[in-house]
Amino acid sequence: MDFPTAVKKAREALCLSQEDLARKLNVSFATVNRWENGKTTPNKLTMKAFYTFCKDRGISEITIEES
Amino acid sequence: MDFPTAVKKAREALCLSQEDLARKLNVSFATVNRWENGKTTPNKLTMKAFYTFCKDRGISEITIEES
DNA sequence: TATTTACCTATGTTATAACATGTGTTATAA
DNA sequence: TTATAACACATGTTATAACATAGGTAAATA
Repeated sequence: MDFPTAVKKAREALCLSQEDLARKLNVSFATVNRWENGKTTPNKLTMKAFYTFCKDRGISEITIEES
Repeated sequence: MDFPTAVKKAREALCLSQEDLARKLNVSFATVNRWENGKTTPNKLTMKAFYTFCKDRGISEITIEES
Protein backbone atom coordinates (compact mmCIF):
# COMPACT_ATOMS: atom_id res chain seq x y z
CA MET A 1 0.00 0.00 0.00
CA ASP A 2 1.43 3.35 -0.95
CA PHE A 3 1.73 6.11 1.58
CA PRO A 4 -1.14 8.28 0.33
CA THR A 5 -3.52 5.32 0.54
CA ALA A 6 -2.19 4.34 3.96
CA VAL A 7 -2.87 7.79 5.32
CA LYS A 8 -6.36 7.92 3.91
CA LYS A 9 -7.25 4.43 5.14
CA ALA A 10 -5.93 5.06 8.62
CA ARG A 11 -7.64 8.41 8.84
CA GLU A 12 -10.98 7.00 7.73
CA ALA A 13 -10.63 4.06 10.08
CA LEU A 14 -10.38 6.59 12.89
CA CYS A 15 -13.28 8.64 11.53
CA LEU A 16 -11.17 11.75 11.25
CA SER A 17 -11.23 14.51 8.67
CA GLN A 18 -7.95 15.63 7.15
CA GLU A 19 -8.12 18.61 9.45
CA ASP A 20 -8.76 16.40 12.47
CA LEU A 21 -5.78 14.22 11.66
CA ALA A 22 -3.61 17.26 11.14
CA ARG A 23 -4.55 18.47 14.61
CA LYS A 24 -3.73 15.11 16.14
CA LEU A 25 -0.37 14.99 14.40
CA ASN A 26 0.43 18.64 15.02
CA VAL A 27 0.89 19.43 11.37
CA SER A 28 -1.16 21.68 9.16
CA PHE A 29 -4.20 20.60 7.21
CA ALA A 30 -2.31 21.33 4.00
CA THR A 31 0.35 18.81 4.94
CA VAL A 32 -2.07 15.94 5.47
CA ASN A 33 -3.90 16.90 2.30
CA ARG A 34 -0.64 16.85 0.33
CA TRP A 35 0.25 13.46 1.79
CA GLU A 36 -3.05 11.95 0.73
CA ASN A 37 -2.83 13.42 -2.73
CA GLY A 38 0.74 12.29 -3.24
CA LYS A 39 2.09 15.80 -3.56
CA THR A 40 4.65 15.33 -0.80
CA THR A 41 5.94 12.58 1.45
CA PRO A 42 7.01 13.19 5.04
CA ASN A 43 10.56 12.63 6.14
CA LYS A 44 11.43 9.46 8.01
CA LEU A 45 10.90 10.88 11.46
CA THR A 46 7.48 12.24 10.64
CA MET A 47 6.63 9.05 8.80
CA LYS A 48 7.56 7.03 11.84
CA ALA A 49 5.52 9.30 14.09
CA PHE A 50 2.54 8.72 11.86
CA TYR A 51 2.86 4.96 11.98
CA THR A 52 3.32 5.02 15.73
CA PHE A 53 0.18 7.13 15.94
CA CYS A 54 -1.69 4.48 13.95
CA LYS A 55 -0.25 1.58 15.90
CA ASP A 56 -1.26 3.19 19.18
CA ARG A 57 -4.82 3.32 17.89
CA GLY A 58 -5.04 -0.22 16.67
CA ILE A 59 -4.64 0.57 12.99
CA SER A 60 -2.57 -2.38 11.91
CA GLU A 61 -3.43 -2.93 8.25
CA ILE A 62 -0.90 -0.25 7.46
CA THR A 63 2.63 -1.30 6.63
CA ILE A 64 5.63 0.61 5.42
CA GLU A 65 8.01 -0.23 2.69
CA GLU A 66 11.45 0.69 3.95
CA SER A 67 13.26 3.22 1.78
CA MET B 1 -14.16 48.17 12.63
CA ASP B 2 -15.80 45.57 10.42
CA PHE B 3 -15.89 41.95 11.41
CA PRO B 4 -13.23 40.68 8.97
CA THR B 5 -10.77 43.28 10.25
CA ALA B 6 -11.65 42.54 13.86
CA VAL B 7 -10.92 38.86 13.40
CA LYS B 8 -7.63 39.50 11.70
CA LYS B 9 -6.50 42.05 14.28
CA ALA B 10 -7.44 39.86 17.20
CA ARG B 11 -5.79 36.85 15.66
CA GLU B 12 -2.57 38.68 14.95
CA ALA B 13 -2.56 40.21 18.43
CA LEU B 14 -2.57 36.66 19.75
CA CYS B 15 0.10 35.54 17.27
CA LEU B 16 -2.11 32.86 15.83
CA SER B 17 -2.43 31.59 12.29
CA GLN B 18 -5.89 31.21 10.81
CA GLU B 19 -5.55 27.51 11.45
CA ASP B 20 -4.50 28.10 15.05
CA LEU B 21 -7.47 30.34 15.70
CA ALA B 22 -9.80 27.83 14.09
CA ARG B 23 -8.51 25.18 16.47
CA LYS B 24 -9.02 27.42 19.46
CA LEU B 25 -12.56 28.25 18.37
CA ASN B 26 -13.39 24.69 17.34
CA VAL B 27 -14.28 25.65 13.81
CA SER B 28 -12.57 24.73 10.58
CA PHE B 29 -9.75 26.68 9.02
CA ALA B 30 -12.01 27.46 6.08
CA THR B 31 -14.47 29.18 8.37
CA VAL B 32 -11.94 31.56 9.87
CA ASN B 33 -10.51 32.20 6.43
CA ARG B 34 -13.94 33.07 5.10
CA TRP B 35 -14.60 35.37 8.05
CA GLU B 36 -11.40 37.29 7.42
CA ASN B 37 -12.06 37.58 3.73
CA GLY B 38 -15.62 38.72 4.19
CA LYS B 39 -17.10 35.70 2.46
CA THR B 40 -19.29 34.77 5.40
CA THR B 41 -20.24 36.15 8.79
CA PRO B 42 -20.94 33.93 11.78
CA ASN B 43 -24.33 33.84 13.42
CA LYS B 44 -24.89 35.75 16.63
CA LEU B 45 -23.99 32.91 18.96
CA THR B 46 -20.72 32.18 17.21
CA MET B 47 -20.01 35.88 16.95
CA LYS B 48 -20.54 36.27 20.67
CA ALA B 49 -18.32 33.27 21.37
CA PHE B 50 -15.60 34.89 19.33
CA TYR B 51 -15.78 38.17 21.20
CA THR B 52 -15.82 36.38 24.53
CA PHE B 53 -12.75 34.51 23.38
CA CYS B 54 -11.06 37.83 22.63
CA LYS B 55 -12.15 39.46 25.85
CA ASP B 56 -10.83 36.56 27.89
CA ARG B 57 -7.45 37.12 26.29
CA GLY B 58 -7.27 40.84 26.81
CA ILE B 59 -8.10 41.82 23.25
CA SER B 60 -10.19 44.90 23.88
CA GLU B 61 -9.75 47.06 20.78
CA ILE B 62 -12.45 44.97 19.18
CA THR B 63 -16.02 46.22 19.32
CA ILE B 64 -19.18 44.98 17.73
CA GLU B 65 -21.82 46.94 15.94
CA GLU B 66 -25.15 45.52 17.06
CA SER B 67 -27.27 44.21 14.23
C1' DT C 1 38.32 16.86 7.06
C1' DA C 2 35.42 20.63 7.91
C1' DT C 3 32.70 24.24 6.12
C1' DT C 4 30.04 26.59 3.08
C1' DT C 5 27.17 27.01 -0.92
C1' DA C 6 23.51 25.49 -3.98
C1' DC C 7 19.54 22.93 -4.66
C1' DC C 8 15.56 20.27 -3.79
C1' DT C 9 11.77 19.00 -0.97
C1' DA C 10 8.52 19.45 2.80
C1' DT C 11 5.97 22.50 5.44
C1' DG C 12 3.32 26.58 7.02
C1' DT C 13 0.34 30.11 5.73
C1' DT C 14 -3.08 32.26 3.17
C1' DA C 15 -6.56 32.27 -0.47
C1' DT C 16 -10.01 30.12 -3.03
C1' DA C 17 -13.28 26.80 -5.23
C1' DA C 18 -16.80 23.04 -5.31
C1' DC C 19 -19.84 20.22 -3.08
C1' DA C 20 -22.69 18.39 0.64
C1' DT C 21 -24.81 19.33 4.82
C1' DG C 22 -26.68 21.95 8.54
C1' DT C 23 -29.20 25.91 10.19
C1' DG C 24 -32.27 29.61 10.29
C1' DT C 25 -35.97 32.21 8.33
C1' DT C 26 -40.05 32.85 5.78
C1' DA C 27 -44.12 31.58 3.64
C1' DT C 28 -47.78 28.45 2.87
C1' DA C 29 -50.90 24.69 3.93
C1' DA C 30 -53.36 21.76 7.22
C1' DT D 1 -51.31 27.40 15.73
C1' DT D 2 -48.59 23.73 14.02
C1' DA D 3 -46.32 21.53 10.43
C1' DT D 4 -44.01 21.57 6.23
C1' DA D 5 -41.77 23.33 2.17
C1' DA D 6 -38.61 26.56 0.08
C1' DC D 7 -34.87 29.38 0.20
C1' DA D 8 -30.65 31.72 1.71
C1' DC D 9 -26.59 31.46 4.21
C1' DA D 10 -22.88 29.36 7.17
C1' DT D 11 -20.07 25.53 7.76
C1' DG D 12 -17.36 21.22 7.00
C1' DT D 13 -14.66 18.75 3.90
C1' DT D 14 -11.65 18.13 0.27
C1' DA D 15 -8.64 19.89 -3.34
C1' DT D 16 -5.47 23.06 -5.04
C1' DA D 17 -2.41 27.12 -5.84
C1' DA D 18 1.20 30.59 -4.59
C1' DC D 19 4.58 32.17 -1.66
C1' DA D 20 7.99 32.17 2.06
C1' DT D 21 10.73 29.47 4.89
C1' DA D 22 12.89 25.55 7.05
C1' DG D 23 15.42 21.35 6.51
C1' DG D 24 18.19 18.04 4.43
C1' DT D 25 21.54 16.52 0.79
C1' DA D 26 25.24 16.89 -2.16
C1' DA D 27 28.88 19.25 -4.29
C1' DA D 28 32.59 22.51 -4.20
C1' DT D 29 36.04 24.79 -1.58
C1' DA D 30 39.14 26.16 2.20
